[in-house]
Amino acid sequence: MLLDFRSQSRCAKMPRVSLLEIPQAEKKSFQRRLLSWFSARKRDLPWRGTRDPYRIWLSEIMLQQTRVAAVISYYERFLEKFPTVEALARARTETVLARWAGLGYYSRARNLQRAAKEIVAHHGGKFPRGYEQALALPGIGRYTAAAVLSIAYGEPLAVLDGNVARVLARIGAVRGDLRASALWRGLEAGAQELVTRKSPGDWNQAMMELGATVCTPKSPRCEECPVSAWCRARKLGIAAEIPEARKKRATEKLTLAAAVLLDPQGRTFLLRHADGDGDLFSHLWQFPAMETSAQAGSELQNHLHNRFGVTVRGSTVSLKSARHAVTFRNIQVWPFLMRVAQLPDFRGAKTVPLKQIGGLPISNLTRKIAAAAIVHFKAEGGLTGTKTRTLENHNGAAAKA
DNA sequence: AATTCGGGGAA
DNA sequence: TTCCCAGAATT
Repeated sequence: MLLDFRSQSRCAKMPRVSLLEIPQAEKKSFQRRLLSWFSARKRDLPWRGTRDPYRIWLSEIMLQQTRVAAVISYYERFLEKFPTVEALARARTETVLARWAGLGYYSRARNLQRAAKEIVAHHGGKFPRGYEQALALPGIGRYTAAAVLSIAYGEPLAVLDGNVARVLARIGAVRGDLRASALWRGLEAGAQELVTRKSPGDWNQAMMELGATVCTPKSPRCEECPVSAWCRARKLGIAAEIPEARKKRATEKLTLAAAVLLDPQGRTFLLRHADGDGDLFSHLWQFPAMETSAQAGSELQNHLHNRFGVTVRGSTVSLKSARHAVTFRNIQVWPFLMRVAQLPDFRGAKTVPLKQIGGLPISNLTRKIAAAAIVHFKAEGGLTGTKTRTLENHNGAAAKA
């Protein structure tokens, strides 16, 4: 058996993951099998084939909790705009967020730029080689530090992400909640014992690739697995039961009414922060909105009048509702189109032509609301001659109605 | 140790 | 529909 995950008895409640009983010869053949599988079957991804630490780093940040397929176009478009760490460091945060818009977890983008500034200021513009120095940068945790240093610099540091954790847990037939910190630490130690000194970057990517394409969460393709001979879960017939299902927070329904204000010049009104709810889409522009129990346009009008001094003239048009799921919240938004003579001058707000908001840092929810308004105009023939590319972001991703 | 942050593709 | 993804920061 390659891996032995028995408790190591210092503390019965803190099971230790140990690889102590690995025969050296078996470990080597395990490594050879996986590396040669990776060499033959690895996907051709934009960040492979470079050793530029900036590019490796960028890819790793974008890939945090985000699938490869979703990242590729963002990665390419981001590098187009910010080809070097210096370019990123001197850019406006607004511009950086605009390129990130739609990818989610926006604090990643802000931390990325903060780290870029630090690297330029304190590391001579080069991603630091030391683990502790890397960890000290904003947005870099144990996973990302190990990933960048191993892939870019060949440092023998093992990564542990969701993929690797699943692979190791199945190989060792480890039950329990892998995310529990004690167990996660044990898996990190297990991963570190396996990492190859010669090509740690390839090794790490091979482990993750195996988890992403073969040792998948559901219906693992064990017959295609290059290391199935060492897999304890497969031997026990419990591969599908590992890892244990993660406990999830119950979803909450949230109903919002949002205002698409429109002045005679076709401009609309955006805010940095939602009125009702806190840090959702932090630092992104959004339409003024409020929580409602039902589809209530007049309630929204009152709110706008009290808060921004807006007086809507004429009727408000109820637009097609948009649904959006963010973490545990299930949001339904009722957008209302409201024409005003003049948009309010409000601190922290912005007025911009509705058809140009596609280029701003906005969430996909805001994009959907804008899409509903544009659809309305097209049906009405109100924006003759205007192209509706306005809803696409910089990555060509468009909101789906 | 528990929570929170986005969004979408696959099952 | 549900799940979970090349996680990190905050509390």
